[in-house]
Amino acid sequence: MCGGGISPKRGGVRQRCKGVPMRLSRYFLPVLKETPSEAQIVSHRLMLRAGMIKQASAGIYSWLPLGFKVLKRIEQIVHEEQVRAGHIPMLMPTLQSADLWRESGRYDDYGEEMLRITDRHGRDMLYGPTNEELITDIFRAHVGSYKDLPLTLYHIQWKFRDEVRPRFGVMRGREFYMKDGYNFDLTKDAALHAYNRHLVSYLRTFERLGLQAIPMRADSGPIGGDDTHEFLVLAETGESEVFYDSAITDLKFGNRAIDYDDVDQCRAVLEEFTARYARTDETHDESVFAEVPEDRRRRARGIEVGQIFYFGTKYSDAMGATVVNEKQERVPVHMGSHGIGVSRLVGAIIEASHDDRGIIWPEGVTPFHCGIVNLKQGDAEADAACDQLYAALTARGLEPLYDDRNERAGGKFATMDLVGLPWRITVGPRGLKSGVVELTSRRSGESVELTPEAAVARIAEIYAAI
RNA sequence: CGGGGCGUGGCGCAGCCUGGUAGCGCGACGGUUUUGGGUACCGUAGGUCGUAGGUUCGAAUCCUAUCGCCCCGACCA
Repeated sequence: MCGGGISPKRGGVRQRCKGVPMRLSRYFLPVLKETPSEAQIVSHRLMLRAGMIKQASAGIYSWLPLGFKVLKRIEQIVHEEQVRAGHIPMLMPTLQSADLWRESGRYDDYGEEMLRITDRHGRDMLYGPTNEELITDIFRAHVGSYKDLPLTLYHIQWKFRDEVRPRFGVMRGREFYMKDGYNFDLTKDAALHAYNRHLVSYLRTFERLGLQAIPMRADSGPIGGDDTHEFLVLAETGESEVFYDSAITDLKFGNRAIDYDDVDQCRAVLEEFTARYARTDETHDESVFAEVPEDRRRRARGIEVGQIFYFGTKYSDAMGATVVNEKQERVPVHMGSHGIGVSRLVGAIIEASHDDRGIIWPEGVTPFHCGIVNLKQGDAEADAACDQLYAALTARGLEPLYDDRNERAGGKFATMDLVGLPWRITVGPRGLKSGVVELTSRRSGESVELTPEAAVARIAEIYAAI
């Protein structure tokens, strides 16, 4: 939607891309009044009801326009923060040859979760669940010197894990969209800095997405590794049980200046955010947890939205990814990998931000910046005022969603609340008589009456600040 | 993969036990209503009842097989 533009700059939507506004009468937004019976958790129900996704088969979804827009917004933020941290975007394929996986030894280890396919020549292929093998193959083919390091490559691509039992909509699908990145470093110390740098960059990414994601010590699982943290969003429907010191939820990364090449600075941030007790059930230790003051001990559930690993030379040894160092010795590179579940984040954000009427999008990821509700479609003054608002917002680079359907006010409000745009401008003949429209916050429900010009200025101001 | 359940118009459901070729609500469409939080009324269209066999004069309904989907558990990001 922004032409795939990847820029580390922030500073508001104006620089990011031209607004793409929409009239609801011309959009494709198939909202449902009733909840489809297959959906159990709130994010899945709301995504179906708000016309964001349609299930294609178990754990596989089509992304309808509204859902697609949110997915792309999240992707864009992830890209921006990756590039800001000095990581380099690329794209690897979804289908991979089994040969590389035999080389790493994971073809047999991965088990039934790997979707295996045979092509017409009888070659064994697979739909990639992750990309360590591919990236290592690329690295060893093209990188031979320590002078080329450090290097961190990443991509955002669809992956597939053939879950026995997909559920919770996009939160645990079989096909999922994920950012995965891989760092290559000469030494363990350098690789650990890459680890720290990723942790910092993830903190910033999740905050921009409107989430509080807590880094927690985790089990390395089948990827294998020495060091790993998972980022968890607290939500009742989370799949993981988590234990933490409540002091950690007071920490905010904010908009602090950070030099991603500064080893000490990155380490300090990591230490700040991992000093408190925060672990998933996999690594939870009651005796250590007991040292946390009792009134700060929390036991909750969380949704995993990201994970970072340092795994040393596991793949470089197995696959011969080496460089020549200053002493002309051939040494295996130290690697790590890092993932953010982009499609899963759509569900996670809704789990963390909704009410009984629908979704409440954080400003950073909302599919449209604000809604315009025309209370009396066909009324010359109301129509004209809405058209002017629509044009004025668009001119400022904002994307309004204008409900210009010939519906009753109640229906329009209900749709807006369900879809969850953070701001709504309500326009009706009654207000226009005294020259005002109403600006309403979806989150707080509070309304203010303003002139149309002031409402536009206020919304522009809000988005310029994020 | 173990246990349970469900497939009937776009969505939510009834009908199945006690066979007689399909019904309700929402939505859609056309009207009337001009309505400031899913208004009311009138009307219209839309379904080979997941699929394939079988039993029967006759199957959404009974039997068999098969496919799909959901829930609990184990597993997993």
